[in-house]
Amino acid sequence: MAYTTPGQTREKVFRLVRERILAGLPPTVREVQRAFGFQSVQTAREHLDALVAEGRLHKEPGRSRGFRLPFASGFALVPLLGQVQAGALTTAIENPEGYLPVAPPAAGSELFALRVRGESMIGAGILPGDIAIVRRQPTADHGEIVVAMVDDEATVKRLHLRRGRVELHPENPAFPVIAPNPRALVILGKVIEVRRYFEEPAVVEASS
Amino acid sequence: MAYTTPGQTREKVFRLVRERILAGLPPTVREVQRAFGFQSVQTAREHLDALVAEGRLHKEPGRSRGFRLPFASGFALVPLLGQVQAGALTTAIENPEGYLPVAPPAAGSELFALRVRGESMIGAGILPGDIAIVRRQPTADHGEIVVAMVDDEATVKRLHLRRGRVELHPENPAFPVIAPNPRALVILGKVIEVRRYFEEPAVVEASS
DNA sequence: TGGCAAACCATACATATGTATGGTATGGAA
DNA sequence: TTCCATACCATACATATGTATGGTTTGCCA
Repeated sequence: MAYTTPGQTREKVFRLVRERILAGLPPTVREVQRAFGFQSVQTAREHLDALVAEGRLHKEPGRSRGFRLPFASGFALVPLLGQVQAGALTTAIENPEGYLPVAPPAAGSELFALRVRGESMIGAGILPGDIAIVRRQPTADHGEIVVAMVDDEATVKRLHLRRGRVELHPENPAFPVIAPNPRALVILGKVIEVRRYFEEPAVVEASS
Repeated sequence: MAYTTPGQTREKVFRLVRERILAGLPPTVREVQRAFGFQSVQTAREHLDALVAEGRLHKEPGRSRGFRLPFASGFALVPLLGQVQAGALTTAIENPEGYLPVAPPAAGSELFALRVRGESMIGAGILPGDIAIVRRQPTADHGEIVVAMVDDEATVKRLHLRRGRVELHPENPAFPVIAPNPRALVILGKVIEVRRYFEEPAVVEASS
């Protein structure tokens, strides 16, 4: 064995780099050097190059802090809206209660989040207080769970399209099916995810 | 007005920087310059300095890519484990199916995610296929939902502590209460969040 | 013994990057 | 008009950072 156990230091280097990347800022070569007390930059570089060669890290040549994890890290923030009144969606998005981290959405799609009120979707496992992550879109397919404007308020229901009829179905027998005028129905978006937080803080604060 | 509407370009600069930071790598001053076609580095710098002065961005002087969002810390990725066998938690964490973005956990706490199997917690609104975000801890309080090892397998149940007894309660009358030997009970952690994805891709891929 | 690879060190260099100083053009207000 | 703030440009400089070359030490193995 050489100065240290083979692979042992390298493993620690990998973990440091991974941790820094996940924390939001990849390290520079010299930051790695300092973190391990190497006397030479090159020592850090050799470990890093080896990790890249092993495929454990990716690297963008020439770029400072150009280390990435092999899987696409990164995420997006979606604004958490409280309640949404008709026509006020844009306004609400500009004044969110906070932000939630989500996996990066497909290009061009716009996400927002809403707190679910009421027990109308209990049958679908959506409880009061749950948070719905919604992709903004004006239409949806039969059977999908959507956010729609009903009585000047945003509501979460399952969309039914049958024989030219459009209906919003609750998932709770105690609630009525809503059959709005198809021309008057405004769909805000499709629910792509539901979350329930048992512990705070759950949300990134809206301002510093 | 000067060359452009006041504040308009600055707003775009802010959004670009925010997007880049969330994507995992803050931009350099010159990258901002190029992105907006500024002829001078200084123009980009002035916008960035102004954003820092306004408190919309934070900055670490002298450091490359030293821009941060005011709600600092960034986000974390938690490993999504499939199934967990007894004693194999550490191994499972090193070989995750993928990663999920979460709000940054408190210092020192370790999170992981599990897919929920079975219908034993339907009463708590936790369905098969849901994903539980778990904070690793060896104990929990009465009434909390925990992940525990039962019959060499990880299971999600509500913890009951009564008169010296320890019980794992399902939230479904069709399932039995589990009353393990208190000394043999291994609690992996506490469920702090539950998610349900209606659309893929839901998870950051584990490899490129 | 010699060869070899791993781990580490020393130094140098080109480029990337943050920073500073001074200037120009536009529009609004005193 | 003059003054000023905003937005932008041009250029220079110090530092940070990525990269390259060659050397040293240690332990393994033929």
